[in-house]
Amino acid sequence: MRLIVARCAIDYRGRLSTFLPEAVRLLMIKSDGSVMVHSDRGGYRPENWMVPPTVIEETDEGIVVRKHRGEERLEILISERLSDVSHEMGEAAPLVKDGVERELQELLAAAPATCGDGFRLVRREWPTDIGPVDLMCRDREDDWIAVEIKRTGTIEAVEQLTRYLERIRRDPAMGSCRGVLAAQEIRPQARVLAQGRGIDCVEVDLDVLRGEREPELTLFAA
Amino acid sequence: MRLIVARCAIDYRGRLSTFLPEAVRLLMIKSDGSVMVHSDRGGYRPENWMVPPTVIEETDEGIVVRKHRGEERLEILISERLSDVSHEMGEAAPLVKDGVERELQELLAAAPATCGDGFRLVRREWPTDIGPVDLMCRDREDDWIAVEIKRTGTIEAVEQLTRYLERIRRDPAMGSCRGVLAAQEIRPQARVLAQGRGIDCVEVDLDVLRGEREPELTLFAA
DNA sequence: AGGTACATCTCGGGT
DNA sequence: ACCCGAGGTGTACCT
Repeated sequence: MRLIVARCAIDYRGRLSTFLPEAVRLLMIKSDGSVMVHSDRGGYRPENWMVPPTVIEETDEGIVVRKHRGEERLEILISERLSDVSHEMGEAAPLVKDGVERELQELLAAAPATCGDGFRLVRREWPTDIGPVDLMCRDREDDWIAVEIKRTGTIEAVEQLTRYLERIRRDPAMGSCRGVLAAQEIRPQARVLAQGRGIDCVEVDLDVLRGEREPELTLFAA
Repeated sequence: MRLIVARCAIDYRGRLSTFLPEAVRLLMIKSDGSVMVHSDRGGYRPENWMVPPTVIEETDEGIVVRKHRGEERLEILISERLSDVSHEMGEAAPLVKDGVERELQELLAAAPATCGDGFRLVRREWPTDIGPVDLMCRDREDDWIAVEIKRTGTIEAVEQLTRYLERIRRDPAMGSCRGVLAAQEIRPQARVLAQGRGIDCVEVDLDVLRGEREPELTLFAA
C-alpha cells in the first residue's frame, strides 16, 4: 500500500463530474489498484476514488487513474508532495461476519414452524418475475405461505412482501397465498401496515433459533 | 490525520459482530474522530470503521473506539507498530458535484414535454403528506401527471411513485392522476412492475437534455 | 429526534 | 454480464 500526502487539486469524470480545489489530502493506492482520496474530515468515505480494475499513470505533475475499459477518469494534479511511503502488508484473512440476514434465513428454513404453526418448507428463494421470495411454505391445510425475512421489519419489508404476493396470487393455484413477515424486530408502523394488508408478523429470537439447531445442547447443558 | 501501519487483530461489536485475525493493516484516524481499518486489498471500503462522534482510547496494547452514546465498540489489538505518523491538513474546500439527480430534475422541469407529449409543468416538488413529487404536470386534456425522476429507475422508484399517486388520488379533483417514471436508465423488472400498475416509463438522455446533442441529427446527418 | 430519499452508493449472489 | 437486494449502509434534508 502506498500512502501519499500531497497538496493537490482533483478532477473526476465518470458517472458524474466532480472537482476538488487545491488542498492537502491523503492519496491511498492499494496493491489491487484501488485509489482513494481522503481529506481529514468527512467520515469513512473518500472524497474521490476508483475501484479496480484501474490503470494508473504517474508523471511529475500528478497521477491519472482510468478504468481499464470505460470513460471514467480521475485526474490528480499535485503541487506539493509532503510524504510518499509504501508498506508491504501481505495477505490478510477475510473479515468474519456474524448475525446477518443470511443466517436468519438458514435457521428459519431449518425450522419453518417458527413462522407459523405446522408450516413446512417448500423451497428457499422461491422465484417470481420480480425477484425471489425468501421462503415458500405450506401449512397443514396445504395452503401456501410466502415468508419475507428481515433483520428489522420495516414498512419497506411489508411493501416488498406485498409485491411478491401480488405476483404469486396471479397463479390461480396460489390465489390464496398468505404472507408472513419474520424479523428479529418489527417496527410498530410496519406492524400496522402489515395488519392492514392481512400479513402476519413474527418476531424471532436469533439465540433461540440457534439453539433449536442443536436442541440437545440446551437440554443437557450443565 | 494520523496514519498507523501495524500488525493487529480487530473485534467489532455493534449492529453485528465481526472479527479480523492478526495481519498488517492501515489504521486511519481523522481529526473529526473517524476511524478506519484498511487492508491492502478490497476496494474503497474499510474492513472496519467507526464514524463520528467517537471516543478513542489508546493503550500499549492497542486502540478502543466507542460511540459516544451506544453499544458499539471497535477494539484494535496491536502486536507490532510499523509506522505511526500524523499530518496537518488544514481545511479543504468541499467537493463540487455535477450531474446528479438534481440536475436531471432541473432539465426536465425546463422541458416537461420530454416526459410526455404536450406535458406542461405545474410545479416542481409538488407536496404530498408523505413527501414531494418531483414534477407535477398537466397534458393537453388538462389531466394530471405526477413525474418521478431518477438517475436509474428501479423497483424502488416505482414503489415511491405508487405511494405518491395513492396520496394524490385521494383528492377528488386529481382522482385520475397518472404516473410517469423518467430516468436515464430503467431496469427491466422496474418496467414490468410499472406496466402492471399503469405507470409510464420514459428513458431520457442527459446530453440531449443539456442541448449538447440534437436528437434529429441522426435523421439528417450526411 | 425521526423519517425519507439519494449515492460515482459498494458488494455479493443468482440467473 | 446483468439484475436485484442488503448494508454496521452513510448522508443530507425535511418535519
